[in-house]
Amino acid sequence: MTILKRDFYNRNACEVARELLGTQLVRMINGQRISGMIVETEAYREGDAASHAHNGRTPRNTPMWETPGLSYVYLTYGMHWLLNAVVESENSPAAVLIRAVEPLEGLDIIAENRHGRPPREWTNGPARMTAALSINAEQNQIDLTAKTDGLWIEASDTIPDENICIGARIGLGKNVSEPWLSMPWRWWIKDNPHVSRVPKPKKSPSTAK
DNA sequence: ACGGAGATCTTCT
DNA sequence: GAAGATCTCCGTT
Repeated sequence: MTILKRDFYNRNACEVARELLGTQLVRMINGQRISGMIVETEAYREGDAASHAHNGRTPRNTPMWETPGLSYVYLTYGMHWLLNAVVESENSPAAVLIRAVEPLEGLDIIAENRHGRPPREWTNGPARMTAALSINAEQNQIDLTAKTDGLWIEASDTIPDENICIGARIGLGKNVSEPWLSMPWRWWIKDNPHVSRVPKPKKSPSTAK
């Protein structure tokens, strides 16, 4: 498996978010590999009202101005850790939120970290995923392009476009207005059971009873 | 299956 | 002092 290099992250957040689907997020703890295939991502870009970087640089969001390929981990709602990959150049604060993975390795450890919950609820959400992989403040601003910090991402075969869905981002505050609110900057793998949430199926003549 | 509310604390106004 | 890139529990359908 080859680790994703800095050039991969030094691109438009939307491209990176799309291409992270199918790659393998790896957490190494005490020589044990815990990993999962990334199945859901969101992009946050410069000028984007939904981005933490929108109101300028602060102590929390400084990683977004850092080298692409670093991590940006922050606490939300007082109790949940969320993992981003920093992307684009230092001049352009941007990040990709990793919202869900499909568990691949270290399933026993993941089960422990998720305290007996059913496998479907192990990693299908940004905070569930970090809990499953033991990701917290200690993993903030570490280098995802090296194996030295216990967290990295490995390349994989590309998921074809026909197996990818695109939609609006989830959980944006009500301060966020258009066009950012409905910007289609969320990507997920079609029909993957570990995606956090899928839009309600639209009514159509064929599915209506 | 769906919806509402509480949890819990850092960050920024 | 308020809100937050969420999750869980508990209620009702």
